[in-house]
Amino acid sequence: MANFSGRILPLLWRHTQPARRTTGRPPRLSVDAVVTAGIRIADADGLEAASMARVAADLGVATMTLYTYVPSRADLIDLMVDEVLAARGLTHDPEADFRAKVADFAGRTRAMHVAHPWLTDVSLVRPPLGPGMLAEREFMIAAVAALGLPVERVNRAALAITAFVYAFAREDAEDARLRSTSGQSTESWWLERNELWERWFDVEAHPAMTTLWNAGGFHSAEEQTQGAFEYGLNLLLDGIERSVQPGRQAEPGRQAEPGRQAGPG
Amino acid sequence: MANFSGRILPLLWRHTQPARRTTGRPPRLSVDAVVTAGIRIADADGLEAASMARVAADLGVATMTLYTYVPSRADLIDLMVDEVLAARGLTHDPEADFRAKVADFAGRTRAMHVAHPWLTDVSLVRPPLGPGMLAEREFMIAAVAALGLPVERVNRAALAITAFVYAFAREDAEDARLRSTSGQSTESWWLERNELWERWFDVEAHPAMTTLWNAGGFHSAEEQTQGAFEYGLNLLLDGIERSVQPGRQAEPGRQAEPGRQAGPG
DNA sequence: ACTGTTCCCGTAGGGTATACGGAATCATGG
DNA sequence: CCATGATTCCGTATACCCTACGGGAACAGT
Repeated sequence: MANFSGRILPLLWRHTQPARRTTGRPPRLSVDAVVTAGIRIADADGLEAASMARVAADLGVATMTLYTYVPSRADLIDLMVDEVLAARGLTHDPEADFRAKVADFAGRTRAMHVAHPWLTDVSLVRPPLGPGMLAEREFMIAAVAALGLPVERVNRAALAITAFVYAFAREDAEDARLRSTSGQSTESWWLERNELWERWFDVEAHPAMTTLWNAGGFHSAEEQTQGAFEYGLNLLLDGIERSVQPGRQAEPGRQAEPGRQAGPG
Repeated sequence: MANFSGRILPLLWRHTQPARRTTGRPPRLSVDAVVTAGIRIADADGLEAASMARVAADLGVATMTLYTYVPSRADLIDLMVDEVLAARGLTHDPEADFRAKVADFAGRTRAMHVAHPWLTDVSLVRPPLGPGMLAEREFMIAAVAALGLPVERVNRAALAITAFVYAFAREDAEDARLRSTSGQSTESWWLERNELWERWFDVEAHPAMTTLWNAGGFHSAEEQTQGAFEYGLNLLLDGIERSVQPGRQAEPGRQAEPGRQAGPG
């Protein structure tokens, strides 16, 4: 109770409450304008660039004016997050099958992170409880529940998939951000650090890596990441589907191959 | 090449290079002392509290003195990260079975994050290339390779598991940090926001959530997270083990083309 | 005492969030 | 036209942050 202003929930759900006032001095801005400006600046120059001073300057008002629209910068960031979560446009399609729904979710979530890399700077442990956040939970729970999983496992499965998708989406976004911020690709970053292998890497202390290296098991960072994502996500989805179709047995050779991948395609 | 000082790799691997100089004024501190102080402060008050001024003050020297030991604050953070990665003490145990190794990795990684919650503020997309980071890669690759997975899938599987474990370890750490920082448990945070369900939640727009709720499918945040972690990790491990079941033999030394990329990423 | 080397650190500059209180601007009623 | 109430607008002040630069201090060896 200490810090909770109680003002953030009405702000998050402001679009379901068209209540307007007619008394007093009319506002020059709106909450939406402030949130949109914050997103625009954070997209361009990072979350820390979206300072109250910078947002206000972009909107042509003084810094303190923003505080009549949002209670604090932390609340503004919550509003920005829920805004882009909602902008994914996750909508339940009862016709689509399970894997198609998950692929849709993964593709939109990855695109969202790449478009708004500052999302990786925000913790979602206590997320903004707005329409965007709830739309995500509804979408994933509906997708899993439609499979007919036991009640106890529905939310487990939805959360496991969500966490996995977010982890790789954040990684991609971070990679894209570093590329544009530092002007250097991950590939050239590794090349620049070639000294690691030449001078510091101890072959005897790392036999498994050395063996895998000699066997050609390492590829570019991008391939590794994308491969791990498709591989792992397919394992999760296979396991979830299998637990609901006991008749179907596992086929060891069947792995993540084209046609079943869940990335944005 | 623009920004790379070339000084960070020698610092990361400083313990393999006991080279000492005897000329010039003897130092009052050491790189280890600076790194340790940084970790201590970040543990107590967060990563942003571990400023150059604060670390210097804790060590009883002027701020600028630190720059004799580390090139920049970003490099200091890299050193702090690799230090705690190494402190997990991941050691390869050929006797243990696959699931025991992964459980060991997960337990140590989670404990590390809870002890050093500031890790969640650090991106590991371009990680510190030091002993701690390499020990982790060696450990996971050794664990997966021992199963006898095809070369092409070893790193995929290792990375998928690592990403999944880190995602939940970060979540736990973030939760612990928020609890101690805000003095409020996640449970009471949710209770405080009960207005969401009473006033803003639209039942018709969220049928799947509503159904699951009425069926008793939601539990405390802690139970949900822990359940999702165990459930998802087991699906990953099941799938990996299953894909190798028939052959059941490890061949680490298989011949293949040499690695054609910069390094294990 | 001199030299080479290294460590130590003061200064200066351009950033950040927000509490507080007063000024400005509107609709309305008389 | 003026008074009133409600609301928006914003200037000020505070205490932090990182690090480039360059000069002074302290040591070993001769």
